[in-house]
Amino acid sequence: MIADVVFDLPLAHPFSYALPAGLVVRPGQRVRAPLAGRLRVGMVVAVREGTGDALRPVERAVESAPILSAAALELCRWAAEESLSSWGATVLSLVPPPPKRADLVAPPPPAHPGAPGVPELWVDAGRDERLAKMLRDGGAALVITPDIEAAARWAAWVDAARLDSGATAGARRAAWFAAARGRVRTVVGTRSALLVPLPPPATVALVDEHDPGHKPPGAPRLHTREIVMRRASLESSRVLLLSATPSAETWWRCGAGLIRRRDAPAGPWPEIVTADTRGILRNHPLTLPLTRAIERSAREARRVALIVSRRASSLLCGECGHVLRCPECGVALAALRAGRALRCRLCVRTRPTPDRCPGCGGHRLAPFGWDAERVEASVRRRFPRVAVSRTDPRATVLIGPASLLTALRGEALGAVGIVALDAVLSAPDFRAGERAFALLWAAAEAVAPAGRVVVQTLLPGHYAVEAARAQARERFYDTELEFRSELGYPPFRRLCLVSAQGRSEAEARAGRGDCIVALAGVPGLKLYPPAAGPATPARGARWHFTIKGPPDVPRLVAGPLAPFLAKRRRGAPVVEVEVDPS
DNA sequence: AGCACGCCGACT
DNA sequence: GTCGGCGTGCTC
Repeated sequence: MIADVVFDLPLAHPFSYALPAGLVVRPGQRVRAPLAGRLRVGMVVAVREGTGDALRPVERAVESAPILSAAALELCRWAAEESLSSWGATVLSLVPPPPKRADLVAPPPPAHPGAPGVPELWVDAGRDERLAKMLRDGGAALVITPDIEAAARWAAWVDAARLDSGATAGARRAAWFAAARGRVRTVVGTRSALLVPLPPPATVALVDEHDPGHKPPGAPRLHTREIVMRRASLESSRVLLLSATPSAETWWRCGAGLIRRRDAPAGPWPEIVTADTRGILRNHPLTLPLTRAIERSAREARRVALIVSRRASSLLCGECGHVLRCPECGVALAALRAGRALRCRLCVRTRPTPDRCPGCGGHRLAPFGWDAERVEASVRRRFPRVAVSRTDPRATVLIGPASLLTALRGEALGAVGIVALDAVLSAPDFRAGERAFALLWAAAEAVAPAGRVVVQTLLPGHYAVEAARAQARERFYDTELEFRSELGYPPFRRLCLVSAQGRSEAEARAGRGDCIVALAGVPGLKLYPPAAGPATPARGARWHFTIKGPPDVPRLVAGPLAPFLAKRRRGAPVVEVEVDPS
């Protein structure tokens, strides 16, 4: 018999091996086999008749039985094609760490095809508690969190076994096989837990669906949400997407009937106050309303969270609040450190920084922003007797990124201050509005019912602010989807980022040109003008360009770009494609 | 991705 | 005279 095996390599095709007499393996089983002079762990994707005389033999099986079903293998193949990455890299990123010695395990439960249900979206304030309760008295379930910290919190909360890399390799393996045999009801993990076999009827819950942690760099190079939904439709498990502020894509799918939104009556809602920062943030990060809110909270012995953004990279008019945007793409332009230039992250066009604001003619155009360190120092000076910290979770005034609100979930804060919402709103990202809305909503949930949110911004009339203040999700998504539709962003169009990195400027430019020529004839694609991109290694040059296309854009570009992706040829740059860049 | 094989500089 | 740089090519 011959086994076809895929490895964690950027190579699409499987490798064939002879199966020694007595060694029986099946698709979905891991094996160790010689490849390029070393023994490597790969995944069997097919077993077929044949002697395989000319082939090298599989050394041994890693586990005594398959760890993935045929459906899971197919799911990975689909995800790999969809993200222009390899089957092997995708599969091997979604299985538990291999054991030191051959391990005796039970095979996964048999496939259970049935009528797939409609995925549900839970947006109400009680969503997490309801899921926790359901998990405590329900059947087999998998909870997927955006990061390891959230996995740890959920595992402790619902008393579940962990599948993410925050647990030891042994514990992860134990959790995987216990879940497959129905020995534990609930397992928690990050995206690496996506394929854990669950006896039917199973539930897969995606926590904080809007969180960018659900699409980190690296395999599987597809959004976790997409893989979860595809898995559920193949095995008819129940899907729950949890988020107070879902992605615009998910909200749109609700409107299209692809996801059922579970609404709940609006609960109590805190006051969201905006504080105009014109001329203030340059010298001091706290406006009067925010100072008062901190004072009041400290007096009442309640805690305050001040949310800061990591970096402010856009250019803002200090007089009218105008953010410099790309006229082609509508996203804010990033201020480049070196040289006085602005760049659009999407179309990558670079233009010189104007001397005056295109909006009002004012001359106070400046990058701005307060990082956590500067804010901490400033708050300490203003409140010398209050415990202020970026690191101590017991401090009265906590300063940190938006993830602070997630970490503090469950504790009603006295106030949340958004130090500079404009840093989020003007981020060079078409999701800026969505991110700002999510932050404001999370702040409101964190202070509900009796606290107060203070938003420092030059744009108090922004639709994300107004919708959050009014506790009106529909209002936000209606506006956001209109914007996405007009400018051709997801969910209406899909983006791809193609980059060519060469050892020289000329080589990178030539590679970029070859890609553009190859894609030129494909109907339905819009290619944005290429520009120099961030060259990652020490030397070399990178050019990249964005493609906008229909939902099947991966398939449309895969063919034309295949020759550039497949092999590194002499004098040719390394070409990479990122599908659905965020 | 590794890792090997393959032709040109400074050292035991 | 070798040791070794990493350039390109293959891995069942």
